[in-house]
Amino acid sequence: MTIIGIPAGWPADEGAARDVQRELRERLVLGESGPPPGEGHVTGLDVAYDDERDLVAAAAVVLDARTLDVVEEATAVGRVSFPYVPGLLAFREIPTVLAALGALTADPGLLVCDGYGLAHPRRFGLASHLGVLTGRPSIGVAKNPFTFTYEQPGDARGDFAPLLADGEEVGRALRTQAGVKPVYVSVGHRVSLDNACAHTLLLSPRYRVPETTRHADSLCRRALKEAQGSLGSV
DNA sequence: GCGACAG
DNA sequence: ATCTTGTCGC
Repeated sequence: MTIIGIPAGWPADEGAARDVQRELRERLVLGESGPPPGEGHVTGLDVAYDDERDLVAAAAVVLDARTLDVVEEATAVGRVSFPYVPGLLAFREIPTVLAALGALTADPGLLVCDGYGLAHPRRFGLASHLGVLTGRPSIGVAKNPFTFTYEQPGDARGDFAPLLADGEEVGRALRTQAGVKPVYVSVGHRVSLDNACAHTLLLSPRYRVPETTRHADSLCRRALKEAQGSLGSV
């Protein structure tokens, strides 16, 4: 586990964060198809919080995209540097997530984030921030709808319905398991929406949520508990 | 102006 | 995200 400080120049308030978001948005690359689904590596990212103790733990788990076997894991623990503000989630998660990513030795391949990319009020969510900041292809797979309306997709695995904003398809509600609530997929950086959905389906052979997120979720929770333990409990 | 709103 | 018991099911 690596322990981090907050990066110099990282926005500390909402106004500064919106400025940074706008600047990063200009470096967003759309229109690339991205890595072929089922090949190379895919990396799941997730974060757990203890606001009481001002602790945040992030995990990055690299999987073999074909077998879904774990290739490498890394974690990082830091201080909470930003409150949860809808639309600015990235600023709460990114410092620690980047530290965990930086601790990896394997090629991360496609970054699979917990949250949205293009499907965001300003078309630039967490997955897009992480893609742009690392230069890597990224997608967002969220467990809850944000501010988008959509038709219910069909009941079969693979059925989907567009998430619409201003008449544009900014993401998809994608059924990864028959008869189970869909996940919400959007493009982060340098990946097409079709491929983002194809990746998501391949990563979810058995459960609603992709294996990448499942691994990252359990790992960051463990990392948080370790950090809590090493600080003593009340 | 007020409410809703990824994690 | 997080707070939380039991419970149904493979």
